[in-house]
Amino acid sequence: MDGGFIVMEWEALLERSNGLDGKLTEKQKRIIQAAIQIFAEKGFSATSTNEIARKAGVAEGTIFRHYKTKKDLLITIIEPVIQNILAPFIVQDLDKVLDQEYTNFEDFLRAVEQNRKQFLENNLSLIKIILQEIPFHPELKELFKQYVTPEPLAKLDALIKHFQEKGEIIDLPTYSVIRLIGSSIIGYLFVRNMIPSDVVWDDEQERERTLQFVLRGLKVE
Amino acid sequence: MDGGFIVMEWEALLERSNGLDGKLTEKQKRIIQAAIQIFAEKGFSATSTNEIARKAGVAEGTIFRHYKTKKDLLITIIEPVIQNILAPFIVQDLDKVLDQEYTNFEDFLRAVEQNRKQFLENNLSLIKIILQEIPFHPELKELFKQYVTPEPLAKLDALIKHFQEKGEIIDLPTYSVIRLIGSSIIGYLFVRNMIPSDVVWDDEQERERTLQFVLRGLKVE
Amino acid sequence: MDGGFIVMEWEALLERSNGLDGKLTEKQKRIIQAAIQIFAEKGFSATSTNEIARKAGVAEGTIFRHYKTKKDLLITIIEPVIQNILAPFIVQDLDKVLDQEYTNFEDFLRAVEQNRKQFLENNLSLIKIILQEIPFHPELKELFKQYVTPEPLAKLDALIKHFQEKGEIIDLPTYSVIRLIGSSIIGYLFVRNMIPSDVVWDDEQERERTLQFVLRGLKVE
Amino acid sequence: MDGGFIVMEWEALLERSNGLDGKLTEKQKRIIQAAIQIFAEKGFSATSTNEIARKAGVAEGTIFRHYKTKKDLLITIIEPVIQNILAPFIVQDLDKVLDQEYTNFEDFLRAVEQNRKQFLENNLSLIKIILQEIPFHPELKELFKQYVTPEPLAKLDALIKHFQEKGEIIDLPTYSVIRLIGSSIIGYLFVRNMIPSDVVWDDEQERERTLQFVLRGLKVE
DNA sequence: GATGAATGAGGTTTCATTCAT
DNA sequence: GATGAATGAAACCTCATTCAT
Repeated sequence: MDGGFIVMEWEALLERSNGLDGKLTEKQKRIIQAAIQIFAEKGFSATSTNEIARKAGVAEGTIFRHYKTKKDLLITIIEPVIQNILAPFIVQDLDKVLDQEYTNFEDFLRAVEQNRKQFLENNLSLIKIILQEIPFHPELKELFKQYVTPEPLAKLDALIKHFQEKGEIIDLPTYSVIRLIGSSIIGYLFVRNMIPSDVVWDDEQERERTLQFVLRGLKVE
Repeated sequence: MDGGFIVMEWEALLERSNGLDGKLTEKQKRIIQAAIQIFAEKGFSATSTNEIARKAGVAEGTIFRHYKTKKDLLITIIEPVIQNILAPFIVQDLDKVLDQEYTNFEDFLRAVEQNRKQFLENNLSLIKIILQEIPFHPELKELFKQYVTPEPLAKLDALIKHFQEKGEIIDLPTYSVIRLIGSSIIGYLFVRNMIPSDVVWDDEQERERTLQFVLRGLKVE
Repeated sequence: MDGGFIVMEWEALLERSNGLDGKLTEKQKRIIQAAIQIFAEKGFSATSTNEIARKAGVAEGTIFRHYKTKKDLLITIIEPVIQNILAPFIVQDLDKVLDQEYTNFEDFLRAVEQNRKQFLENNLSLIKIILQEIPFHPELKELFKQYVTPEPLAKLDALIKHFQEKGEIIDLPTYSVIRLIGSSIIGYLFVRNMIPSDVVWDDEQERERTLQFVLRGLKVE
Repeated sequence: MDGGFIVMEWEALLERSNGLDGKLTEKQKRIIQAAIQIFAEKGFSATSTNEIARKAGVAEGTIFRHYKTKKDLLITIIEPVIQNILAPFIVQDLDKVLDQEYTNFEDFLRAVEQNRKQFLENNLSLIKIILQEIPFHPELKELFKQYVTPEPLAKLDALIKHFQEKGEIIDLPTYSVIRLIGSSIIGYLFVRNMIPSDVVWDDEQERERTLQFVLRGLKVE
C-alpha cells in the first residue's frame, strides 16, 4: 500500500505550511496516515475512531491524546492542504515569470497544468477529503477564506494583465480568465482521474486538445 | 421555506423516471422532503433518522415502514435524480434538433446551457446529495453506470458529428468535445452558484463570455 | 429491599409538586428507583449509567430516551424533593394553627419535630443525594433559591411573631429563632439517624431532652 | 489566591498529627494544594488526576510516584484533618481548664465556639471534602472511628461533669449535652458560612444569641 | 525523581432498527 | 398504517494508571 507515500506528501505540505519543525512522533504519523486513508474511502462521518486506531495500530485513547476530538484530527489533516491548494506555484515563481520577457502565455498554461496535475496526483486522497467535507464544516470554509489572501491573487492578476498587454490573450476581467482556464484544466484533470481503468484514454492527446482549446478560446481574434 | 417545492420537483423526476405517478402518501412525501433537506445540509452519515422523523413530523418507526433501511431511503431519493441528470433534454428533443437544418451550434450551446442551468437550480439539494454520496456507495455507482445507456449517448454523438460535418466545430472525438463543453458550462454554473452573495457577478455577461469562449475554442480555424 | 417504597414516596412528592398526572411508565419508575439507590450509595459522579440500567433491568439506551443526560436524571429526581423540603407542613396547615388560639408554642414545636422526622425517615436517600450534590451543581442551587418563595416564609414569620406576642418565646428576629430551633431539631434527627446500631439510644428521652432544651432556650425569663 | 495558605494550614495539621515535619517536596506540596482545591470544588469522583496535575504544574505521572492511587491522595489529605477535627482543643488544654477553678461554663462555651470557628475558617475546603467523601469511603469511616479514642472523650466527659457538679448546667447524660451544644454551635457556624454575601448578618449579635440560647437551654432552673 | 506518551477499560451518549400496541 | 418505547451495538471520548526515557 502507498499509505507511507501519502503521509510523506502530507508531511511535506505540513512543513511547507508551518515553516516546518515537524516533530511528529511515529504514532502520530500512523494515525494521520490511517485517518487520511479511511476518511477518503468512507467519508469523515462514516469513519469511526476505533477503525482509525486499529488501522494505525494504536489504542483508541492515543488518538485523543493528540487530537482533542475527531474533528480536530480532520482539521489538522486538512489545514496544510488547503494552504497549498490555494497557493499555487505562481506565488513562488511569479517574479521569474514576469521578469523573463520571453515567456509566453502558452508556456505559462503548460506550466500551470503540469504543476496542478502533479499536486493532484500527489494528494488525491487529501483533495477528495477536502472536497467532501468542506460543505459541512463552517470551520473549514473559514480556513479556506483565510488563506485566499489578497497577495497571491494580486500577483496572478498582474500576470494575466501582462499577457493581455502583450496581446496574447483576449481582454476579459481577470476573474473570468481564471475561471475559464480553471474550468478547462480542472475538467481535464477530473476526467483523467475519474475514468474507469477499462476506458481508453490517450493522456498526451487529451492534454494537448485541452490546452489548444483554451488557447483558441482566449486568443485575440 | 421551499421544502415543498423541492419535493414537487423530485416527484416530477420520479414520475418521469418510473412512468407511473408514484402514489406517495402524505407522510411519505414529508419524509422524503425532510430527508432531502437534511442530507443536503449535513451529509447522509451525519443525518439521524430521528432528526428526519422530527422534521417530517412522523414517528421514527414510520420511516422504516416505508424504507427498510436508512440507505434505502437515500437510494429511493437519488435514483430518479441520477436518471435525469444523465438524460439531458437531448434525449427528448434531439430528433427535432437534428431535423431542423437551420439550428446551428451556437443555438444548441445556448439551449444546453439554459436547460442545465434550470435543472441545477431546481435540484440543487438533490445534486449536492448525489455528488457527496456517490463516492461512498457502490450501489449508487452501479446505478450511475446503469443509466449511462448507449442510446442517448449515440444520439449526442450523432449531434456532435452533425455540427462537425456542417463545419461549425472542430474535428475532435465526440467525448473530447463533450468534455470541453461540459467543463466550461459546469465551471460557469458552479461558480455562479457558489459565489458568496457579497460578490458582484453580472450573470448575463459571464454567460456570454463562457459561450463565446467555447465557440472560439471549438471553431474551425 | 425497600426500593419500591422509596419510589412510592418519591412519586408522592412528584405529584404534590407538579399537581400530579404522574404517568410514569413502569420502566421509568424502575430507572428512578435504581438511580436513587445508587446515587445515595456512591454519589452521583461515581455512579455509572450502566450500573443504573443493570439495576433497573433496562437497556442503557432506555435511560437516555427518558432523560437526555445523566444530570437530567439527577435533576428530575431532586426537583420535587427540594420543593417539599422547603415547603414544610406549615404552608398547608398554618391557617389552622393560627386560628386555634389554644395552640401553644410547645405543641407547635412537637408538631414540627414530628413532621420533619417523618419526612426525613421517608426520604433519607433523597435527602442524602441532595445534600451531597447541591454544592456541585449550580442548577440545583438555582432550584433551591427558586423555591424559597416569600410566601411560606412570611407565614412562618407570622407564626413566630404570634408566639412572641403571646409571650411564649423570647423576642429575637424570626430568622434567629428559626435557626436555633432548626439547629437543635436537625441535630437531633441527624444523630438519631447516623448512630451505629450498636449504640444505645433512647429515642423518646432524647427527643424530650431536645424539645425541653429548645423551650428553655427560648423561654421569656 | 489562597491556595498557598490552605496548604500551609494543612501542613500544620499534618505536623501536629504525625509529630515529624513531613519533608514534603515542593512538587508534593503543589499536588496537595491543587487536589484540595479541586476536590472541594468538584468532588473527588468528578476530579481527574489530569486536572490536578495541570493545576499543580507537574506531570500526571508525578502524582502516581507519590501516591499510589487517586484514593491514596484523598486519604493522605484527609487523615490529618480528621485527627484534628476530633481532637478539639480540650485534649491539649483540658488539664488547665480543670485545674483552674475560676473557669465557668460560659467561658468554656465561648472558648469552644471561638476555637471551632477558627478551625472551620482555616480549613473550609478540607472540611468540605471530608463531609462530602466520608459517606462513600469505608476507609475514611474507619479512620474516623479510629480517632474517636476513649481518652479525649473521657476528658470531655469529666469536664461536663465538672460543670454539672458546680451546678452551672443541667443534669443530663454527657452525650446529650455534647449533642445539644454541638448542634447549636455547628448550626450557627454553618449558617454563618453558607449565607450568600448579599444577606445582612450581624455576626457578633448572632453569636451572642446562640451562646445565650445554649446557656439558658442548659441552665439549672 | 520526574516526565508524558501510551494504554485499554469503561464512561456517557447516539443510533438504526424492531415490535407490541 | 402508524406509533414511539425499547433495544443494544457502537459511537466518541475520558480516565487512572504504567513505563520507557
